Amino acid sequence: MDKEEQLITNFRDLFDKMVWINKYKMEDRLKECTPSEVHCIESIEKNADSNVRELAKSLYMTRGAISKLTKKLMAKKLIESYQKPENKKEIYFKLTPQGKEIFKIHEDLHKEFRERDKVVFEQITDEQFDSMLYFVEKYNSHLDAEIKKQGLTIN
Amino acid sequence: MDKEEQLITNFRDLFDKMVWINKYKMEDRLKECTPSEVHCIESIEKNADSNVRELAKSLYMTRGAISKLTKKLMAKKLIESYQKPENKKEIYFKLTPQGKEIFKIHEDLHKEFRERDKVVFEQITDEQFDSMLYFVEKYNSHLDAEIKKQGLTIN
DNA sequence: TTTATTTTGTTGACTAGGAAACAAAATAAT
DNA sequence: ATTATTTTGTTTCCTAGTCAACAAAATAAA
Repeated sequence: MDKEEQLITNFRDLFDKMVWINKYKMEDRLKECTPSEVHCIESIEKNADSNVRELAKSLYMTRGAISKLTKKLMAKKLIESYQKPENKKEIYFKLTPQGKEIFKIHEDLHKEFRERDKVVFEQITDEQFDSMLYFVEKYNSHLDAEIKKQGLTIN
Repeated sequence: MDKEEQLITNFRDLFDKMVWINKYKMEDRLKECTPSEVHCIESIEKNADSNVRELAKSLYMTRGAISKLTKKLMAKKLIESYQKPENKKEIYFKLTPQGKEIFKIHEDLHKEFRERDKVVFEQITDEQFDSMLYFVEKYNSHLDAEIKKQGLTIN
């Protein structure tokens, strides 16, 4: 296995591991929500005017899944939907006060995780940090271009 | 959002995106297998003497899921199980010749993906590359220690 | 304007995977 | 040696998410 593959493989493993280890605390602290519900709440709060399609795109899920997920979140009164006067088809979502509480708890948890992992970040220099950020951004935009080139869309 | 969070968020997005974009080609080229079946085949080939428990650990799945997955792969004659004479409980797996073909196709696909993403890697120096590798390894072992500390196990 | 096409969200059938209860084998304790 | 505990794999029930067909609205084409 060459170095590039090593890097990607190790990153994949790192992320799987991170999701897995964080899952426990998440579920303990946010009993009323599944991880993907929390993820959805996060996305709604961070991106203004998210509709089903936008959420599907940002969560890499199908519209069908988002449709069901948002229904559940509405039943739990964590989000609410609204429409724009000029469009009777698109459905947008925003958090209710209870939803914002969940969002807050989630944010706090992330702070905890960052605190837990602080030592790792302390070991690298600012330059290394910035070059990683640069790399990820480059890679992201490369894949965005590739997605466009291949004409891939959600559904 | 501070820089550390930015990095993690961007990496998460990058990986979601990568999985998603690669999925199409995978499914096109490997019609007879789902992504997780391929992932399982990959793990069996790369780690000698994998049993249900080992596979669960390396794929971050439950033993139940692996039990079902390996049954499917056996029905498709892509893997076969064996036991060791001294142990009548543990079940190990290895690839059949057909399974190795799948593995090979998967490897080739990864070469293609690497080729596709070559430009991104060309833009970074060897030092940057090595420091990223170092970072990921540090992060991985940090989480391993954390997992141990918290006493987390598969199931 | 009228008609055709595309976009957007929803629904139902289906599948993958998790949780928990379980049986069998292995290991530890006595 | 016998009994208790732990490990390993399996099975059943259940939920989350995909896929594909669909309806309604919006947009494009005529």
